[in-house]
Amino acid sequence: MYELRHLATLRAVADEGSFGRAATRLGYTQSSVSQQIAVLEKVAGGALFDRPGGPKPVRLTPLGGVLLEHARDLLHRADLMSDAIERFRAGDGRIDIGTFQTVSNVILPTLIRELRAAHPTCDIRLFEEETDQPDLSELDLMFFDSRIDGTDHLLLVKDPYVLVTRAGDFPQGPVDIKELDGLQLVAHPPVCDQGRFEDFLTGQGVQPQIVFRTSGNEALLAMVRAGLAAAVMPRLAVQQDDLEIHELEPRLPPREIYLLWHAGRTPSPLAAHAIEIAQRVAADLPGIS
Amino acid sequence: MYELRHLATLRAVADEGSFGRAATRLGYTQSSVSQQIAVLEKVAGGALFDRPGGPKPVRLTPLGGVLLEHARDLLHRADLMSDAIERFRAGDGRIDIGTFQTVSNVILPTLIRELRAAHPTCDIRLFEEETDQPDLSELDLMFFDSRIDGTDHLLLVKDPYVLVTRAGDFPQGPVDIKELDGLQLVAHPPVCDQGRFEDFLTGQGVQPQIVFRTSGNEALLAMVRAGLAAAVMPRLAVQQDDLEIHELEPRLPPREIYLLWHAGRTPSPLAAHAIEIAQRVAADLPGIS
DNA sequence: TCACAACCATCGCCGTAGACGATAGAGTCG
DNA sequence: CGACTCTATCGTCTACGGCGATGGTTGTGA
Repeated sequence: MYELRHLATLRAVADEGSFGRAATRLGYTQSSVSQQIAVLEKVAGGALFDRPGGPKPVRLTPLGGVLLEHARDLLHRADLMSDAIERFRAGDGRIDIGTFQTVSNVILPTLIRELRAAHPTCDIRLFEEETDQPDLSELDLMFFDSRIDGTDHLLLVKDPYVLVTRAGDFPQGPVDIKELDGLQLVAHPPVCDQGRFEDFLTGQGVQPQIVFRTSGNEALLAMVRAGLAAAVMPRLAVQQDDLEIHELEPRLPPREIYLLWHAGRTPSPLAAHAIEIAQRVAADLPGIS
Repeated sequence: MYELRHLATLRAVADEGSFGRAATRLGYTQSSVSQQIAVLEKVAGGALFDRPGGPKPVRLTPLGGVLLEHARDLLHRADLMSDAIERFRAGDGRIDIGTFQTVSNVILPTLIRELRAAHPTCDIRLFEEETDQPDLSELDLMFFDSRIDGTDHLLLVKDPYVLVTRAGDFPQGPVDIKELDGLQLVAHPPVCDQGRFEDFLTGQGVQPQIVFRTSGNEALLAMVRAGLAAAVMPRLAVQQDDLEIHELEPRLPPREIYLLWHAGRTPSPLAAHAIEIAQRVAADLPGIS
């Protein structure tokens, strides 16, 4: 089998025209170079250099020329490989992140801005699929609103459910959840934490009347603004300031936003950095914990 | 430094999902594979596989994925290299041959036909430059009409000079060289052996009158056919049968056609085969030796 | 023609990379 | 909780490969 070390020696000898000078350049002795070329010649099955003797430079045989041509290519690509590894360890490379709407609006933009600032050539791919059973086997990181078996996790924020109304439709300040009973509301589809939240309300004997469901935050808020109904949704999903936000009393279990990654899998340096950034960004979110 | 052997092991482990099975496939023991991967991980500076333990298959880390991607490419190209060497040793590859007109017409066509028949994918390049000081440093083989210092050689044919006339212009049979004195002739330019031949005539006190010179055999013969003059040229240059060929007496030193190659340089297998074929083809030339 | 210089091949010596076998440790599954 | 299936590691040993020295070959200059 050919080895890269031998091929590097072949190249050096061809470039220098001398076993001795090649040895000097590579930090070997002349006899080592001689042996390495001898090994290569055995593997290749023929002489690679003609040795005229005396001070004349050695010269590639036709066979040596063929081998060198391929060797240069291989060595070049081996260098590219080393570089790629080095860059990857420094945080370059690809990262696949699963996300959902609120995170896409609130945390991800900052995360991506910082990530790209730190690693300008990295390749970030986002996957947004709203489902109860997300598949993170192909993802480096995933934002999700609950933990999943077989994952390590980081709790980023606790995001309380709030009632969103047009200004004046409700008295300012907290709202008792009993008032939600029978109330017309718009809300997210009952998947993920929204489902748990509504189950909890039901458990409390509170049964709102959901007149419209969509996973689009913007659409929900537009409905509120249009006077269709009030909305119950996590506070982070509300970035508007032309609507009133009412906390609910008594306190309900908030939606928890986790950053998940496969347990027992070594994260890429880029993913590790992303986790770190995400933690800091989430901690800086105003007023929620 | 990465070595191909290690990369091959990496690939096998990734394909098999298990150190042990990779070992079996490669003819190693499990502990060897474990060590090789450990070496690679040290060079790469991070884990290449996640080892879940138990019967679960090992799985590439992101770093391992990057390395494997490059490793597959390198290993594939190393295979191509081995194949290329193997083919070259079997006689495939490129051959550069220097030639001149007569040989191009008489010996080369057969040589090339046989060479291509034996090595269908070989790459034959011909260089025809008529000069006294040919440069064969870039050629594998060269046909030439004298020996050159620093070359090995093979004498292919001795090609006597003859007088070529229209039928009836000269009585049939040999012609004494004295008759050439003052005779109007067409001939090759006085390079290579043609120069030596004319010097020899001059030394004999014979001084023809050369009325036209060209290195084109066909043009010379056309002039003879047109009645401009007779021609003196090597017999092999005359492939026509509508003209008369007269031997010269006394016998003059014939043009010798050699096949030359650099002394002390290992020939390519293809060149070696070509030499062998050329020798046989030349020996089969009718009536000349 | 005779050192001399430049260069490669080869030999003996030696250190170590690496293959092997055995065993320990970690994880999964009934 | 044992049985099973993995990998990591340790000790042993071989052999690959580096080094220094030496000898042979070729071209050069006095």
